Amino acid sequence: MNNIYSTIGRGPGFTSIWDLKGKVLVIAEKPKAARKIAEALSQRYFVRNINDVTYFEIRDGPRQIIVASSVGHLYGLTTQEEGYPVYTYQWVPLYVVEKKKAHSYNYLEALRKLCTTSNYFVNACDYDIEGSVIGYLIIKFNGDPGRAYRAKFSSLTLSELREAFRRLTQLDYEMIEAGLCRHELDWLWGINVSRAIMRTVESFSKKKIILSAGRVQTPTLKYVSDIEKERNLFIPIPVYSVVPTIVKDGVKITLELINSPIRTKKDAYALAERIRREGFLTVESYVEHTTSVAPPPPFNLGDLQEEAARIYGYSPSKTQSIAEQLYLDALISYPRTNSQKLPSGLDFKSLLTKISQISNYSALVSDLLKETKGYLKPVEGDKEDPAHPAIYPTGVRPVKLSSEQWAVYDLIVRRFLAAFAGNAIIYRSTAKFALPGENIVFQATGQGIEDLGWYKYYPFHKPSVKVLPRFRNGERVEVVEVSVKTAYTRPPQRISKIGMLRWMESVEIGTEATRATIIEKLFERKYLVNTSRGVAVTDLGLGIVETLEIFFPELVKVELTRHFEKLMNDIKKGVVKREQVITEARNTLDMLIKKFNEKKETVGQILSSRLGIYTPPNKCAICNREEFSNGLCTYHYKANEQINKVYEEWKEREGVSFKEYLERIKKLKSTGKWVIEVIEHFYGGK
DNA sequence: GCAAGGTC
Repeated sequence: MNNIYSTIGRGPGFTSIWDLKGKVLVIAEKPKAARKIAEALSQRYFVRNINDVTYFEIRDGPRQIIVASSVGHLYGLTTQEEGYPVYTYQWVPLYVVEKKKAHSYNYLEALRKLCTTSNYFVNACDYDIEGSVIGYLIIKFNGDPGRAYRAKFSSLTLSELREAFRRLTQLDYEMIEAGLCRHELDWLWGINVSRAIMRTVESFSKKKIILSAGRVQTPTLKYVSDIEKERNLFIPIPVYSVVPTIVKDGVKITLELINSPIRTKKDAYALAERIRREGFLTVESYVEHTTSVAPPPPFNLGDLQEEAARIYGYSPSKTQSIAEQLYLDALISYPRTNSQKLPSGLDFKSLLTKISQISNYSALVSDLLKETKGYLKPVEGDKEDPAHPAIYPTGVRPVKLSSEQWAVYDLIVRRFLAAFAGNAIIYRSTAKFALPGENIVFQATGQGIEDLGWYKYYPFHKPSVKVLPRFRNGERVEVVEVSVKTAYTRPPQRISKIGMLRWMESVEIGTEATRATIIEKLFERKYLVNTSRGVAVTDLGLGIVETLEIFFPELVKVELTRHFEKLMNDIKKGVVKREQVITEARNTLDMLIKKFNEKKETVGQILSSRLGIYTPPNKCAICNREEFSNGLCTYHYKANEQINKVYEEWKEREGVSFKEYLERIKKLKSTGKWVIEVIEHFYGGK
């Protein structure tokens, strides 16, 4: 019997799986992908079990195809050596090196047994460098790379999978080498620098404290640390505004001064007085317009994490683990994706029909089908992902979800529905007012919803309604009140975990699968702590950044990732060999570690003092940090400079004495911590 | 024990 899929689409340089004789073992990256592959290869496959692990068997005459799966990486790098620098490492099964990896034992054992009886091997993991490494290491340690092939597909649709298995290539050694190299580089930098800083603390203070540094975590820490320092050194500056209240049709409206020319308090009061004397303003323009707001694209993981944070206050890692659970329950598609596009082959009509069976959504889906008249074309975003589409509901009916699982599931369903809905029409009006004879403009705005559009399905962005009466150009409006408002410039806000994740995305470090975990790791190390207003950096976190900036500046910068990427590309192109790259990295590290070791004592002292386990003899008069200059640490020294510098602004704007200035800024909420500490220390009074 | 990467 000839398989119905076996005869079409072969080409030169390619091998069809159907031409391989004997037993062929196909290795997928994850269980769900294995099932899809089995479905694509045959309409009749047997479901089998080994070591509690499911795999699939296809029999077709003399052919036997086994489709089994990995669960991500089954091997990891490790070393037997202690201390640093360390440059020798081996690949070993993950369950050996990492605790809590027992499940990976079962999968590896199953693959090992299947490998021993197979004649050919196909690496059918995701088509990226990690997938190339995952499949390669399994075949290398349990099978035979000389009898192995690579299947290349970028989506799990049946037609693409069938095509991929008719066009197998040799193992993709360029990708494998690039992937192995990425692992080794991250390991070399991460393990060596982590050990270096841990060991200095240990030899200085005899305390074993876990510290770490890495290509992704350290630049992220540096980013938050910059915000922390700016906030702690911040001194607000007063800015003034004049706020007239007018009356129109019996309604009081307060106006906003735009393009304020006011610099000093005196100016502000003079302008207020001038308006009071005038008693009215003239309408300079009145404009009404509508804008059309398109639905947001379907969710990728970052967008989902952002919305769950904004609407429910969930941390990115919480949202991610909820989404993973929903995926394992088959309620949603694969969540670790960057794509904002739905799969083109998806039957939207039948999926919506399935969703309409879920009582919460019956009415919404019925409205959507009416509104679209069955024309179902979703909006999509620009972001793409080579391996997965955007997150969408599968139509499987949820049972027994917790309230938090429901919340995330609901966001995903509604965002999916909204993608098919029409634009929302928002109505806005703006009135501008002038003071006769002056180049000064005040403004009032109104806003309303003319057509709900997609907000009906995804109401979490719905704009608020603000009524503004109609004005005529040239109309004189009576001013009933004028006040002078003093506001203060604001420091950068404390960042949130989702803000950190968004930043990591924007500079392209980490991946969908790892960003949330790496953020949590910074908290675990006590480099960061949560406050009610967002993430704060601890003294230890600041100290780690300072130290690494001096001794391992590469590791603090986002550019190290760009550099690695370039090296990976060169390896893929065959311009450079993995061994060369590793030798170079080793030489760089060797040199940096030598310089670091010369200052081991100092670094150990600095980090120990930041850990609060040591008080330096020349310490800052205010805190426990080492002295930098004039009896102060760098931070309090800078705060003192800042106090003197910003006083010039205050003197001009408020006309206050230095003493008054200090009293005023001490009371302001956004004045930085280090500034307050300096004021209390030098200028007295708690 | 230390990284970042996959997935359960």
